[in-house]
Amino acid sequence: MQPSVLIVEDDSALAELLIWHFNAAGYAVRHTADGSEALLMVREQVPDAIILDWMIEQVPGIEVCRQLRRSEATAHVPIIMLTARGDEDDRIRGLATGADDYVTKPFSPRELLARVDALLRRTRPSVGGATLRFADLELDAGTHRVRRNGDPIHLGPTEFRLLTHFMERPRRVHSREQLLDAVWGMDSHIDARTVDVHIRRLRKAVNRPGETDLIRTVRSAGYAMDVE
Amino acid sequence: MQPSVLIVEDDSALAELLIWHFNAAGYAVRHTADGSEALLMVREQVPDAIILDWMIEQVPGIEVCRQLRRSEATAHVPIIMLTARGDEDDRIRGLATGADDYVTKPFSPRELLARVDALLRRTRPSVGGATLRFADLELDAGTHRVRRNGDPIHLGPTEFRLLTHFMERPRRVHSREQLLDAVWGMDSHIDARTVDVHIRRLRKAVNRPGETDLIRTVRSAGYAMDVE
DNA sequence: ACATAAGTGTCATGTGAGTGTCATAAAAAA
DNA sequence: TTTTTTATGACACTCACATGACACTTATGT
Repeated sequence: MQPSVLIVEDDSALAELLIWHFNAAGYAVRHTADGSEALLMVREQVPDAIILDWMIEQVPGIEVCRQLRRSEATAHVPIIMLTARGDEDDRIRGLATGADDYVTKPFSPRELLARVDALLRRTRPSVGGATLRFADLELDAGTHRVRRNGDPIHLGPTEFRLLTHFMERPRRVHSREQLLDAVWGMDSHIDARTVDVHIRRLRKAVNRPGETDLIRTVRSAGYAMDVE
Repeated sequence: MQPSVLIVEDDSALAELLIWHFNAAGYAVRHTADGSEALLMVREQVPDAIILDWMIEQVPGIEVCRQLRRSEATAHVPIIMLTARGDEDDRIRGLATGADDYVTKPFSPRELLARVDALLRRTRPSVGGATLRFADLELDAGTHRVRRNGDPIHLGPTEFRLLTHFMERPRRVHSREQLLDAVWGMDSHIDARTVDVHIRRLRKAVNRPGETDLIRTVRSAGYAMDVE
């Protein structure tokens, strides 16, 4: 699945440079120069990472950062801030507020890319083609293969994305709405009950007879990948 | 719980400085100057983060990094590397190998601390989301799990919301009306006595026989989460 | 292009855990 | 004592989830 970044940068020359590089690296890129618009864009579709210039006009970067951390849905989105060289206090304040990393200007796009990759490898291992594991289940994002106890398991596309989402955030409960947003896409006008059906299909495929159910139903809350 | 770091640094003056600072910030610190010894120490006890000088004697930092990433148990331990200024290629190579972050020398201990904090905030609490605790009871909002003394407890949706409400405001007395508003919703046309029944169910689930009652009845006022 | 298979969304139905209310017992206050 | 408030068990009913079926769309191979 294609990773996505949101770039918040009011220097249009720099912005264009970054957009070009990230596009070339296979990212879905969105861009805005305005802090408050950035907040709207994030709410509309949560990106995998945010590149945030600390000195944008209007709303200061630190405020954007704080706002994002406040709401549950965006609290865990990785943020990389761009700061001026030497302003150490600013950087520390940023990291304390919830930014995950910073890069000081001037910097090379290559370096920024390496950092975003490093961050994504941590938060969304599947984009790096890593192998996700939970209990005796393993999912190879690179080869799109799933095994339980070594035995191969066949999944349809939706089931695969659903399972990937679960395994990237094991044990956490996901509401049907969250799953629809993450697995089907934000603008899907799909009935929430449809999730149930796919959960059933996923269960049927993953839990071969006699094995323990790896998907937990949490009544009136959603589903989670879990044991017991 | 006290977070732990392992510092791998062969400049003893710098090492001592860092040890002092991390200790002051409440970390459990271990230290070694040698790369291969570092690997042993990590295997012996996995730290929450590793500070790794890139230019240590014997085994180069990048090799240590690679080794750590290879084994399942240590693959996800955050690594921060210390590099010389300006060596951009090195940094990129480091991030690509699996380091999560770097700091260029010279740097201030304050800055390094801020980075470690940022990294830990991401890896450590996000494992379960916010966990509420009261006495020997713990409630994990992210996984919707409740335990007492480590033993799992099953609750229905209403009971879960009710307990969450109590644990977010421990020791405080809530009237039935307040509970109805907060847990059932403002416009619930529900009899106030019904709260009693749910309190009873919650007690039954939470207080396993022989344990102390964690819910206090305050006559003609309401209920509270409290001990004796 | 076509035929066939695979995958997807929606609905109807069944089932059981969860929920609200009441009657009565117990406890506390007056 | 009487009065007031809470505890408890029982019971009916609801509602959320599980499941199988079906129509429809989308891939895949020829």
